[in-house]
Amino acid sequence: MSGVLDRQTQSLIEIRTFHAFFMDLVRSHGRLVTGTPSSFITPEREKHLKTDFDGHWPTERRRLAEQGRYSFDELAPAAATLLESSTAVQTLYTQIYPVVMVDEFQDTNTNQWRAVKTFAAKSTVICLADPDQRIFDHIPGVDAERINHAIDHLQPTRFDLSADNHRSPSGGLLDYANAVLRANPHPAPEAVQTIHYATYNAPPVEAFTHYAVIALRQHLESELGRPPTIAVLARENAFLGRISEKITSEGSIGHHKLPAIEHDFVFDPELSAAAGYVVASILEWPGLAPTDAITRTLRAAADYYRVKFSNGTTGAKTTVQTLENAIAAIQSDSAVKSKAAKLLIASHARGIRLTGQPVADWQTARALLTGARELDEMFKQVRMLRLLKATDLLAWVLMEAGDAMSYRNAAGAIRRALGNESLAMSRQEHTDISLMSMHRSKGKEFDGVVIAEDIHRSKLLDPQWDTKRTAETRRLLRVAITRARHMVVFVRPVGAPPLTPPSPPASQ
DNA sequence: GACTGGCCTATTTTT
DNA sequence: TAGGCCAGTC
Repeated sequence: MSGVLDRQTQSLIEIRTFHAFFMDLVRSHGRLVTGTPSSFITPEREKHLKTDFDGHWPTERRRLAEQGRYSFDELAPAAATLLESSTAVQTLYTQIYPVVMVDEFQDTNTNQWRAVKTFAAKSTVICLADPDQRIFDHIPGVDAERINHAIDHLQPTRFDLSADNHRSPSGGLLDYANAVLRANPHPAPEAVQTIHYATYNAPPVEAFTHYAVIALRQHLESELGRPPTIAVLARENAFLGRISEKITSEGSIGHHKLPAIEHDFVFDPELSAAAGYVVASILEWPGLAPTDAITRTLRAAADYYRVKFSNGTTGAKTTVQTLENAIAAIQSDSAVKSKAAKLLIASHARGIRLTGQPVADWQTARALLTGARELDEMFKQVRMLRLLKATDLLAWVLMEAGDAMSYRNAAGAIRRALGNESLAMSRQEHTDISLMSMHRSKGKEFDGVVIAEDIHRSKLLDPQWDTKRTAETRRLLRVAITRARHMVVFVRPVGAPPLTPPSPPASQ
């Protein structure tokens, strides 16, 4: 904004997410609807409640909202209802905000749209929308028809800015991205390179991606005369997690030495955090009675599966039950069935030796997570935490928690540190190389982009997909390609279907 | 009824 | 590679 608007004008503009805006609105005026002051249920807390609730969760969530206890998904409907039903609130807010601009309007959900409509009654509403950037159709309430609804309802004056792209990528990237979107024949320009990797008896994708990042960084640095910014994009966070792990240490491919790459991994850290609490609980073992120690760790593990369940993994609910059963068995001194619990009990009996060196101790504690399905899984998740460049953070937090040799408050300290969003924020945008999902890359830009494709999952295209899925993926690919200012490198398995169809043979 | 191991398939994405 | 599902065991 600087350079375009002067300071005084800037101070008149508020930039907020729907969520932040709605939260303030509901906090201030929710009482008008419910009769009680509003309180908010954190996403993590909601996940726990959801797993332990046996009925239809959306109904329960709504019931809680009617009592003034709002979870994330209830904020928008509550705010919309407030704006619709209270003339006083509507008048107040349209006076405070005579002009409202909605960015990424194509991804506006039903309740957000309700709120926008009430603003439109008295304020000037400006919607910025690009139907080709619609990549959040999977979220309930986000609708491909939204833009048409808005046109019908608001009867807006329309401006076409498509020819007026300020940060148009160079080297024919935009044309190529559009060809990928529409599946038009189009030769890949110089600025788009593809590395094909063999899928058998060869280094894994992660290694080739490592190579691609190194090569791209070198190329762009000599081209631009400065260290470039690079994003590594893929469909799935889990795949990016594996890539992150790979490029954290040095490797090689053929005779190429691949130096370790300092990078940020931007992902949703809740599940890893939950696994981190399990490790922290193990650090607290010394100084606790055995029953207490094991119970705490199992409880943390059960919480991990609560988070996982509400992330959509159905099987996780039975695992929560298994772990809760183990806790009950331990407390009533009866036989423990769960293998994970048995292993933890055995580990505890053997004793854990901590040195007072936070990083080493963290690894020692983490190493106990092995041997049972549940433990192995959490071990993998904890790796992601370390990869968040959190090693220093963890060390620092544990230093504070431990008086020399014990970590009495490790769990609490880790929880505070990981739950602290400002820490999460400060970790971002620091390094030149970032890993993130293609969805998350939307709205960002980088000098170069590496787009990685896995074999079994995380595929970029598959001829077997139906037209809807293919169209969605092509929109996503267009977003990903246009994140690059200068160059895109694809890392794809041999035989992967081409992103643009071959050009028809030139007619004589 | 609760748990685990093994077989089989391959869609996740977020404020 | 990973996770879901099923069948067999305790």
